[in-house]
Amino acid sequence: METTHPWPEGPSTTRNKVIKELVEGRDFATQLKSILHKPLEITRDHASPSPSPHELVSKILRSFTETLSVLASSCESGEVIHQNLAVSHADSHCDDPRSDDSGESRKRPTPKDRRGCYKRRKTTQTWTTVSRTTDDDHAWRKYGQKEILNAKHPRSYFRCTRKYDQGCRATKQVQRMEEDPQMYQITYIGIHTCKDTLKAPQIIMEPDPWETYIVSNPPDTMWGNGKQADHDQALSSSTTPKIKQESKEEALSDLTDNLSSLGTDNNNSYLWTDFKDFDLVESAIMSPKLGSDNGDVVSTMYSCTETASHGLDLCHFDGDFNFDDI
DNA sequence: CTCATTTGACCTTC
DNA sequence: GAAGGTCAAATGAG
Repeated sequence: METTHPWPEGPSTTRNKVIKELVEGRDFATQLKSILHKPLEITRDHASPSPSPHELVSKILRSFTETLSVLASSCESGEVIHQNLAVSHADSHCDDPRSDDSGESRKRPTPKDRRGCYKRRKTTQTWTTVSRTTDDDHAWRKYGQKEILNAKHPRSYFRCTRKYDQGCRATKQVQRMEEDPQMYQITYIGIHTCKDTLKAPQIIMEPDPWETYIVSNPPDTMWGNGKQADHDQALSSSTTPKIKQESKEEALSDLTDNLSSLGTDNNNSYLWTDFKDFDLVESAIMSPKLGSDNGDVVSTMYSCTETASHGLDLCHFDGDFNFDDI
């Protein structure tokens, strides 16, 4: 991983804020870790001033969210965050077909008119998860389904429902796995730029089992409501707001990338030490044994790939994931 | 009536 | 030309 300079011209406040948020997140994660190591004490000791796991998770998520916001705004303001975050060249005037539909009939334009109106987003970041549920924290709208060569099951195509009102470009592809038809391979393409993602911390406080959502959801997006959905229905109906992982996932990817270049001192190395531990804890939590009482346990294997030519090769978010490996 | 899904056609990429 | 990705009219559900 090469180290470029994500903060081109000394936006030190941005940098500091990102660092601050991450350090906070780390502290909360550390607290959470200690709580997880002795959960009984927590449940017993109600007078304890230490925050509950839910609170900690919320804080951690807030920290990430803040960081993401800063990074996103940095991007928009012209700063380049090294990775090609959705710098899709498909972003053109044709992107919103309804915006220029000035009262004219919605008939299909002639083929010539539509030429070049969409492109495969080769340069957007993609990552894949394997899950029993297609749920996540965003509302998706299915826009297509396609039989895939050598695949037993068709692939479903979803876009963010905010595509038109907020210009969110996130899409995902869902394909049932051949080996295990109960599992879905979900490929996320592009970042959610809609606001939905960031309201999540309010949802997380729902009184649902801690285990449930940590098992059902990616480790970095524990703000889902843990709601289980019928799998087939999940494929055919994508209307319910679901657990989200995109931005977080990317954030981690981005941040790990960027953090390596954030400082020239050694301070950053410790930054991830606890995250590695946290990852271990979480992979333990995510083990099917612990969540086996939940019929919809998700064994999740993450991988994020960048399809751009200069991309990250591959980073796995399974139990063996190690930030130092990046 | 509004919004989501279905599905065949169209488009891009390889 | 084949395969995969997207569009949008038709249709259905709430």
